[in-house]
Amino acid sequence: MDIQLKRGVLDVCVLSSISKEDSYGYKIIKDLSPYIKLSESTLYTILKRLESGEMLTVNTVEYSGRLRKYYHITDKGRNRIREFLDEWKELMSIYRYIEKEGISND
Amino acid sequence: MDIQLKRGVLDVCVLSSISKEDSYGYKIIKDLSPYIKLSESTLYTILKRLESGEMLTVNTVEYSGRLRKYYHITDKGRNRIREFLDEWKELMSIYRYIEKEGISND
DNA sequence: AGCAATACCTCGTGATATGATGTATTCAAT
DNA sequence: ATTGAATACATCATATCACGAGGTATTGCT
Repeated sequence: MDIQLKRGVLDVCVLSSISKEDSYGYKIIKDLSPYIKLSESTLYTILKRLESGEMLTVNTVEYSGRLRKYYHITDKGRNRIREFLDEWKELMSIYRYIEKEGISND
Repeated sequence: MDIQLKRGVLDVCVLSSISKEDSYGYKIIKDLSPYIKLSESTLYTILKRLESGEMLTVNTVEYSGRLRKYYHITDKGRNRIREFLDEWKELMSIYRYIEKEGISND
């Protein structure tokens, strides 16, 4: 998928994944992979950003010798998702503008 | 609308506007304004980018003392729109992932 | 022993939306 | 006739951000 198109949804994808169940970096990448690909460098950058934006809280846990940083979504994080769902309506009207007349896609 | 979300659609919005009818900068902003707001600096940057990417051709015309640069879409530009329409399917499945379970939006 | 998988991280680069700023003409209102 | 809004173009510096490249360390299979 086009990088620019990803930019609008990546943060919210990560938040959404965590909102469904507390999760950690490596698992988030696996869980999202059917929907959207993101590299580790991208994900850890996003997690940092969301944490400093108080959308997530962190809880480090040792699991069979390896560290895992479990992330939990906050109310602010949930609001971010709601905002996105609102913006989706605008995006749908933009889509209809682009799709209608001129270019067929079959 | 969120800047990051715009990034994925702005180029295609501009292309789509021009594909409906040959157009020029100032008019494109007006035509798109019901759907998406973009500043002049943004638009002229985009037009330059699309032109150097051979998605548009230009034709400068004098109209009552003022210059107008009319843009015309190329096959490459039309393909870019088709690509977007294809990517939209992926975006829809991402949307459904985000929307389902957890966060209600009422 | 060797290698994939798990699990975290940093840094530099390239792409790009935008505000600020600038130039110049037309046209309506005072 | 002067002022100001609308029309029409442009450049530049800045901030944000996805990603590849590279790094560290443990577990577990062959």
